[in-house]
Amino acid sequence: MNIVTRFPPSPTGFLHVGSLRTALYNYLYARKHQGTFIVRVEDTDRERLVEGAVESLIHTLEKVGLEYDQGPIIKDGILSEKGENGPYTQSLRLPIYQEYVKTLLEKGNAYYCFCSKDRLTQLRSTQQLAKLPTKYDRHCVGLKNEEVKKRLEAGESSVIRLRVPEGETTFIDEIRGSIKINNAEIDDQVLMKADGYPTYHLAVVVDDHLMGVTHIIRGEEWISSVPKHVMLYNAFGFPMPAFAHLPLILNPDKSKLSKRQGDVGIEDFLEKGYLPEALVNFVTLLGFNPSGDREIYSMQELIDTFELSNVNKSGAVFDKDKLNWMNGQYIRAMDPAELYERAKSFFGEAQTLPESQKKRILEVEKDRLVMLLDLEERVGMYLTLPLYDAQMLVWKKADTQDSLMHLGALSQLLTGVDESIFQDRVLIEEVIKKYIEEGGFQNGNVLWPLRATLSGQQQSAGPFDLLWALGKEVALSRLAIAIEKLST
RNA sequence: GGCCUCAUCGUCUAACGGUUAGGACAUCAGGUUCUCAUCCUGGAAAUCGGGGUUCGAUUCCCCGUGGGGUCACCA
Repeated sequence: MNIVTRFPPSPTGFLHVGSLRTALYNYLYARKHQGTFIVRVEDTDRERLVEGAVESLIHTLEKVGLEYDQGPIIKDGILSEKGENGPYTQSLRLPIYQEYVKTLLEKGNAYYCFCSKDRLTQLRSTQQLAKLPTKYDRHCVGLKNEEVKKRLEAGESSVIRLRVPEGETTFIDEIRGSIKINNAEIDDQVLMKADGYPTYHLAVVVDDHLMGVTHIIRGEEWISSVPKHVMLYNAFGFPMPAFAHLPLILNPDKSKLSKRQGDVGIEDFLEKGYLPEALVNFVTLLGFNPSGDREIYSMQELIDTFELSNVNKSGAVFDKDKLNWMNGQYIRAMDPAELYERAKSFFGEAQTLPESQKKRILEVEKDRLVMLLDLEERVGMYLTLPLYDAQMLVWKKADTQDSLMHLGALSQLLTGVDESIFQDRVLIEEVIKKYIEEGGFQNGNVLWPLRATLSGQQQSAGPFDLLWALGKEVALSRLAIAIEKLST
């Protein structure tokens, strides 16, 4: 069993959320059934080529953990490929399409068309005005062989069209069941463009067959062109693959997910510090459910539970709130060392702090992160004490004198404490708690001013965490600043 | 507009003829707490409408309605 996932070099050069989900389902299905997973670059539209898009795609697939058996790869810094069914880039397969379209021509399943683009647009507009379906009028279908030959030799621009037979076309969609379409509805689709490149329809059928693809899993937007593909399979005498059309991913207003309404590029999310695991988990569950109450799944668990029969039929709105939640779950559950590796590059201006301190900061702040990029703004107060008003140091149930008294005492207490205590959050807490207990104080009277002193902020992590992440020296200097502020 | 297709809380979904229609996100209310966040507990919130079939319909059928897709020398 072979499964292929196809990638046009997208206009942005980025991998779309919808494309990722399609790729993921292809991948899950292939792995579940021990099939071969192939990546193919569909770049037959020369006008939309984007420099570096393929490289970017390869990198993104690697980051999200989609390993493929065949397809383009980067080897020693240059674009290459692996697998015995190549090339995997359609623009490199032109002679193959030429050959196959020739047999179509010979069998009478396709014909040359010399109609100008002007004529076609005019045709369309008159059809539209008359409220007729817009279709090619088969103007060139009856052209004699000699005339075709003559015009071709004269260098006239031409395309090759599929000759749609009469009758109706039925196919089975693995997700939706049987779908029947009257052939009269189907246009004589262009198969080979004037520039010598095939259209998607020709290329996909030829390549899928040559690459032994048995299951075609793609987005729902393709469903209406399946009959054309079925006709081609029949015309070529290729065995029919299984089709499965996935529901669309939608904007909050239920339209097809688009750039206009927010980020849709996987790279955008990766750059913001969404974890690949969370992205994969979330995107997979958009339209598929393993049929339980669980929400968090590893890639392997997704592979094990994946079934096309559990894929939903209706489109799913991309709910960023839920993605945010899920990303937070992954951040909090991740091993600290691993998390630090992922978060390393998100420290912004605090990048200069020693690594040991950055690790502590991450530990202290991770409960407050939606995405790793949030670190950048949270980390500033560890580097430099924010400006703040002295009044902030006073707890709502206390007064200035009380705060001043505690801060002074704490300053003395911490000065005398051994450096080693600062290596352990629990020990630090014990020291402070002991002070509170022995003095018979209220937690708030002591902890609020301490925390505010250390963070310079109304809201922050707790005082024990801050002492641990800031270290003895910085803590004491911030204490001194606070005392100074309150005294004047 | 033609054709295709879809329809359970605001959102993602579970329930493949019999449930007080379940879970999660978001939301609201409590709790833990020095603040924020995390975490815990609880609440509100849905079967698009109308006909059938059936002892019984979220579930099967039909008709509406609504949404989406597609109608290119783009994929």
